[in-house]
Amino acid sequence: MSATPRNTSRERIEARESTILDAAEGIFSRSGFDGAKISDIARAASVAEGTVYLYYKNKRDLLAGVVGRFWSRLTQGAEDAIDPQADAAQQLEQLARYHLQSILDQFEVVSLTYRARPQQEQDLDQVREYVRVFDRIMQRGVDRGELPTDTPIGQLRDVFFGTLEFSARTLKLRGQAYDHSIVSNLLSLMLARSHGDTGTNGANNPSNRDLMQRLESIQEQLDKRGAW
Amino acid sequence: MSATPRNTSRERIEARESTILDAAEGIFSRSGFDGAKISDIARAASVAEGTVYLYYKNKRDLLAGVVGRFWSRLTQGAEDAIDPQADAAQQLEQLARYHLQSILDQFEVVSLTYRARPQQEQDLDQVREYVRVFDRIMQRGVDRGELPTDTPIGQLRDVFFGTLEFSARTLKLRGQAYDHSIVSNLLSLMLARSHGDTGTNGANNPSNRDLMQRLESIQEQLDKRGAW
DNA sequence: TACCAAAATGATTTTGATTCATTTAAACTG
DNA sequence: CAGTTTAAATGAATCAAAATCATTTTGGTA
Repeated sequence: MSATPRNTSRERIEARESTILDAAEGIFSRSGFDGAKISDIARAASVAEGTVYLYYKNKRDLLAGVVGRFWSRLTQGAEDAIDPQADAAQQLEQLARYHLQSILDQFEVVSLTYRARPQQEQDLDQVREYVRVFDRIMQRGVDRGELPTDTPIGQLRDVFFGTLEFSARTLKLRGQAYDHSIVSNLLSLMLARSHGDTGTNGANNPSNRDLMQRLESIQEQLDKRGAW
Repeated sequence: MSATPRNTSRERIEARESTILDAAEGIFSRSGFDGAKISDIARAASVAEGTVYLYYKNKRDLLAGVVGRFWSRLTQGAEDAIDPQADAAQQLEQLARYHLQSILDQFEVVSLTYRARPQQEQDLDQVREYVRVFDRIMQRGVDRGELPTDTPIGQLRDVFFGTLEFSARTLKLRGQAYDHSIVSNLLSLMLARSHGDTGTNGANNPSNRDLMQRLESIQEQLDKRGAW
């Protein structure tokens, strides 16, 4: 009885699936979802068109495969990038750097994520898994007393990933590269102990420094006007 | 000489274009970009299929039209929602609330934005225009001394919109409604003075306050001349 | 009323995803 | 091994839907 699965066969099949995914990732990244033709992908994978449909139900599904693998790899990479010894703030910075760098490097694939399934992202729990890396860092920070007990992890998660992703878009749009200050500014925002201050009352008690900034600002405006 | 354009005609045409956009918005929102058929949209607009192509080069362009109008309307709404008298912090809160509420209400259209054009968003400068509402609030805040001169407006913009958008996604994903705490947490993050600077002259200083009032009056005079 | 140009139409063409009857290769059997 | 069965692969054929375009309709103008 063939209780022993033919290893060679399974390997061959997995290799082929991987080849198709590689091809799809390349073509999708280059041409976008709509621009990519199954025939192109099949050719790039040295496979007949029909074969693609043996592995993926349809084009959408194929995209989900590409995107899922991307996030899955990202999770692995993130776990490698984080020092288990470090404290929450350090780990968060490591994750932020890794994340920003990764989504800049593979911006096209990230963009494809939103094409995968806007609402029903059942098949995109690889994203959810990735996000858990963040949650774990934060939870551990709270447990160890490095972060306040009432830290709103869920909300900070959206701050963290939202900011990094929009920052990446901005950088790409302007053709700029990784910017270190983004991560440090984000972290100081997130980790600043907010002791109930609204931030606005600073104007009520102007310091010399505030006054100096104010003067400089007005000076700049005057300069601009003079130049015109 | 028909230097006078036949108004009736132009109106009719604009009305038709608007009808097509309405139909497209409805169908796209309901069925998503791929699910929407031009024939459905044409039927919903009581127009022949070919007519759609008279107004929009292709399906993609039609989507860009829908999305562009959405952001354009959002800009108007935002300007109405903001009290010109209020200070930067208040205006920011008004914008944040308006923004979060709007993208929750019209989540499907917002999602379509990412399908419009991932990279080349030349046609999406309506988004850029919308974003300027934020920039203007911040710049005014800096000019009036309500915010530090070195406020990194560009980076905070990504914090602001990135956080709100990801928060909206999270809420939608969980089937939850508008959450007030998101806005207040975001604002306290953004406006918290990160540098606990000037320990030496933290005391309330009346003469500084006088100086600041002087500066304010100078600022107002500058503002009256129309800055930008 | 006759004419012209703009606007609209929808049948036809084109494109590209998906299917499926057929072929090829692999695995198993005695 | 040759023979048989099952799995995998193929690509021509089908089908759906976007896009085109020759034709018709409409509205304004003389």
